[in-house]
Amino acid sequence: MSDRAVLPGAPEPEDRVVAHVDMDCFYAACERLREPRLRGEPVVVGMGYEPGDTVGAVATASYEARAFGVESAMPIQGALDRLPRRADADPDGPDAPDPGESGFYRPVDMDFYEATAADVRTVLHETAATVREVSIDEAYLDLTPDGWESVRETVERLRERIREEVGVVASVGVAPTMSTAKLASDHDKPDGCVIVRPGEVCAFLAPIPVEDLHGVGPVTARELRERGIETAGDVTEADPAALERAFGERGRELYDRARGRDDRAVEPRGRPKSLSSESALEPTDDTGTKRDLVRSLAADVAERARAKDALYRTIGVKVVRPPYDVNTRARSLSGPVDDPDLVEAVALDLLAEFDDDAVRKLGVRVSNLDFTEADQATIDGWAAGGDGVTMDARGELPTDAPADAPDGQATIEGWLDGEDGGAQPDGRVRWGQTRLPEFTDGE
DNA sequence: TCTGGGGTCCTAGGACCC
DNA sequence: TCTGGGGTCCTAGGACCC
Repeated sequence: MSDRAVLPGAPEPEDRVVAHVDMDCFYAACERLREPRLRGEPVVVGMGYEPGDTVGAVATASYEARAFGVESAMPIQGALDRLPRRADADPDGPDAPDPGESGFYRPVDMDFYEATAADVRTVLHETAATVREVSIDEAYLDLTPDGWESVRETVERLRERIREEVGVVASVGVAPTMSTAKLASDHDKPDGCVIVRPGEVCAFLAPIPVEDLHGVGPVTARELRERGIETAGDVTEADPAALERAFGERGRELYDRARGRDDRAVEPRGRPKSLSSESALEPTDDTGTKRDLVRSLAADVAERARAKDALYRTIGVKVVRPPYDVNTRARSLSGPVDDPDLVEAVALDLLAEFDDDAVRKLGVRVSNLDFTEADQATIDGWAAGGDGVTMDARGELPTDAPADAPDGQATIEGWLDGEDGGAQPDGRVRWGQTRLPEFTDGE
């Protein structure tokens, strides 16, 4: 059906040298950094978890904890069943479990992990000119300018600096493409360093099980196995058209990546596309409880948007009903705003549809973000005088009716046209270039 | 093991426009 | 008006990642 000719002039993937840097058990490593007695002990870092609590899930388990069967994303209760909590207050008390069969539980402390990650980033940026930070504990480096000859020394030096200057351990994979580099960093964890040179890619990939490939989750893995496809090598022998029919664009991507084809260049990440805040709760249908939580989530997300200088044009909620029924509702405004009161009002209005339902989790999200420099006063004036005030009385908001706020609209347009966004006044963060997101990279 | 929190991207249908 | 086709925007859901 679709013949995919290689674009003339496209960069040869072989020319690239990409490193993927992945911190080992990053949150647990951070906890050990400030609490050295945790070294060598099973450590579980729990999310949505307070000391003494049994709700929440495992964010990171140290390898010692994994030996007990504790895994990432497992409910805290499941972890406690496998690995009891060591009594912090009285290790010698009568209730203390056997120290050899118990572990330390700590709540997530993002501020501290962020600070540690910033130290790691410093080393990364001193190693390569182009760095793509994927998450708090993961990044790609473009080592192409250095070439293949000295790559082993470069990468070992990087790992040594992270270990000595920050105090955490990184696994690194190097390959001619991003997708293979990621698999390489995973290959010898923890404390691994795997270099896959251009001629070795196919042999390296062939035995990797499909569920280890990036973009293959439980659903796709099961469907692939039903087709008798169990490894990356099997994928390369499958019919690409059939994969594309079954999995859409991801099928083609899977086929390419399994044979080491990946034209993506390492590029810094752009700005965020959405911001959200969500929280689980003991299932309840109490309207007051639900509304209170949504109010606090709305305030949180609005505050974070403001801190990032992000205006938003779409406000949404997420409502999870037991057992696990995920619902989302969203409403777009006629122009981008920074207005915490409006976030709350819209979120509560969208929540109303679920007034009679028990919920186990609630979330608030803003999207359609706009980072153009804002004239706060103008925007606030528009929003407060427009939708925000009248909405509760009507019980609804216009979805896409700019006529609802005619002079507000004029204000918005005038502001958008008058302000030539793009300047980075405080130079705090270098967000790549200021360009509009109309540029979508062809995968 | 029935499920935490913050994200991204893709798909599909409907409204609306020309 | 019962009718073409292309394009864009919006909403909702789902798979996936860390």
